[in-house]
Amino acid sequence: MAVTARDVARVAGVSVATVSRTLTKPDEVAATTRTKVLNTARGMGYRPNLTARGLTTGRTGNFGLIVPDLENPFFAAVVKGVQSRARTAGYAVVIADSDEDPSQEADLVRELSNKVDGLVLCSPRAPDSVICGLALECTIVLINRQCGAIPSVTINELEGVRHAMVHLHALGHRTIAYVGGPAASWSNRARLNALRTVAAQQSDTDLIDLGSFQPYVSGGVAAADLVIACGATAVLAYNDLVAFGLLDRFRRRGVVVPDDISVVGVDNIPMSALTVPSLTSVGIPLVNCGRAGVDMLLSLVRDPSVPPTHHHDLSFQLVVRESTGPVRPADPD
Amino acid sequence: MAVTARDVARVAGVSVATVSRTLTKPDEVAATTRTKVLNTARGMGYRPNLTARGLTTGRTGNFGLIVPDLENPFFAAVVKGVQSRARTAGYAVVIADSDEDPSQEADLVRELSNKVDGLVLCSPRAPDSVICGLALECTIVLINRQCGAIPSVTINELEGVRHAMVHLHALGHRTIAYVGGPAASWSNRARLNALRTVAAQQSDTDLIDLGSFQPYVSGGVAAADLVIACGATAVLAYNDLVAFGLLDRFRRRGVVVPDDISVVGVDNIPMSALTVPSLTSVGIPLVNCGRAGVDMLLSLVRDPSVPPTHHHDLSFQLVVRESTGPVRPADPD
DNA sequence: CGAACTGCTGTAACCGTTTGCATACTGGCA
DNA sequence: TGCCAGTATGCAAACGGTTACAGCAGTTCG
Repeated sequence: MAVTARDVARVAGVSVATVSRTLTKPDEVAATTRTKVLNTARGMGYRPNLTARGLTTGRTGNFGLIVPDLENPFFAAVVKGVQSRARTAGYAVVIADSDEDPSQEADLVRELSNKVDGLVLCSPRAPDSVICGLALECTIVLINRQCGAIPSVTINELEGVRHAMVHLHALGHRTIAYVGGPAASWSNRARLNALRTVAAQQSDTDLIDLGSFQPYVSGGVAAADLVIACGATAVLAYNDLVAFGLLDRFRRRGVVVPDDISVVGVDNIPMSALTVPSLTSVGIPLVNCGRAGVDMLLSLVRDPSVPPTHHHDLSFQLVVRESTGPVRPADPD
Repeated sequence: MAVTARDVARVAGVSVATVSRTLTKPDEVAATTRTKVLNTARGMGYRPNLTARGLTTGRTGNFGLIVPDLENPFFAAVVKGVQSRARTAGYAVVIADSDEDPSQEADLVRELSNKVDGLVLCSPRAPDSVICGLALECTIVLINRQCGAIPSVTINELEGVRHAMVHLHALGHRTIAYVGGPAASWSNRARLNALRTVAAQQSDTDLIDLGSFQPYVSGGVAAADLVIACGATAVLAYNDLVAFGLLDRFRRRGVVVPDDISVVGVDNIPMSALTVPSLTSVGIPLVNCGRAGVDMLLSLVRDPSVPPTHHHDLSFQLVVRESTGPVRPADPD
């Protein structure tokens, strides 16, 4: 059926070894034989069997990527970045979706680990102990999570949060609510810590932590009434989807944004520009996160002795839109 | 380093063949040996090398999936469906993103085809001739595209379009514009054909085809002014993203939806519920498309002699929201 | 009691590459 | 001419499983 290196060798009048070398280390074979082999290979439609190659080389030419939710635009962007960078480096990407379920992550890693040369875990929800254990079994790079000495690409939450807080402060806001994401989320904790730090620095700002919500629109809808009740004049949402939920529920309750309350999202997904009012958001170029993660994997698989790196300088950007405005003068009554 | 079947065999006091059989066809080995082998295998942390297995079996345990744009929520949903169904069937999914570039598709197929047992092409943009050629080289299933006898999962455009048109007709709309997607898009052509069919059946309805636009928000923004100029009282957009673009541009131009014009999208992505006004849309359960595609692949790889199937009964659903309303009485002047 | 059969297990070939090592050849130099 | 270094190629052994086939023991049956 499929034409093998043996077939090519026979037709070209050389040995399989020469065929193999022609394709993998062309400079080790004489120019005349090289062209002869290449021509017959092309002529016969020869395509090397990657499985067989993988058996001897021990490499698969695949990277794995595990995300909590493929439909979430945040992760979709990372997936896109990972895929594009991997492809240009000659790797294919195997994806898996943990459905936001921390307990599935370890299983997925184990299922994938023997089909890939390295694994990118994006925003994994599993506890540190589990992640570190997995890192012993296979080469792993983390995105949006830091854990021991495992190489990671993280977002400078402090910078992003500071952008948002400075913006709100300038608008006169002094009581700011935070609608958090999943408690198990590393980035949620990092964000909250960053918020506390910045709020403490702005000595006149009160931060109200409203707790954890689903990182979806529904989470924002669920949190909106708490936001109104807590008396904050501005609210920072865990991500844009949550902010959308807030906007939606506010509108239905007759709370006007930004007159009654200012809303800031995180991630700056494309849709943020299209809500009414459009959403002020702090974003990072997520695609770059994916690319950076793959770059780390590449250097790891090329030279496993390279010391682990942490990539933390992906810079945030505040995009001010209609959902934030000056705080309303206090009601006289 | 890694523990092999040979190691397990030695420790368990059996031959490699028995170890292999224990794991792949447990009923061909005696119960006592089976448990013995399983226990030592587990004890030693044995994990079969999938590459080696693949070399003899000729199967990889992977499916490939090629989509035009991973960040597009439409495809993200399909990806999710494909991934989840494949996983439960014991397959991993290798993804690739063609960046909406038809010429990349063939390359991607060839790159992936020798890493997978079957390939799902979602909304491929390449011409029929190319697709059919590729189908000869590897087992392929199409989603949202039909091409020769290649197994496919398609959406019943006629039903969806009819839902939308009947809805608009009932609201009194008689002049309806269509903002099309990419000219190379099969589903765009199918949708347009369906529209023409339905419009012809509703003898009093005028259909204005405004031509092709980018299937993104920007496409809708670009088309909005044409919609206003063409005098239609309602507009159907190629997809929800385009509809969002229309809504956005209409709002900026002071055109009130649905009072001045009604807008209908296609796909019913989650965000449709959150725009202002929220978007009436006809949608299909996209995740199911993905699942159905994988089911086809599964039956194909299990028995290649099975005749090609076309799955066409994924039913549309019209979700009426705020962006459609009764046509305004004609201006007296 | 031997033949035929059944149920397990082991032996060894094979899957299609890569790669260490041996070999053959080339040309340069003493 | 003889030798050596260097280059190009072939041979054959891996890589880690699967599987056809053979063998062996234990039953069943004539």
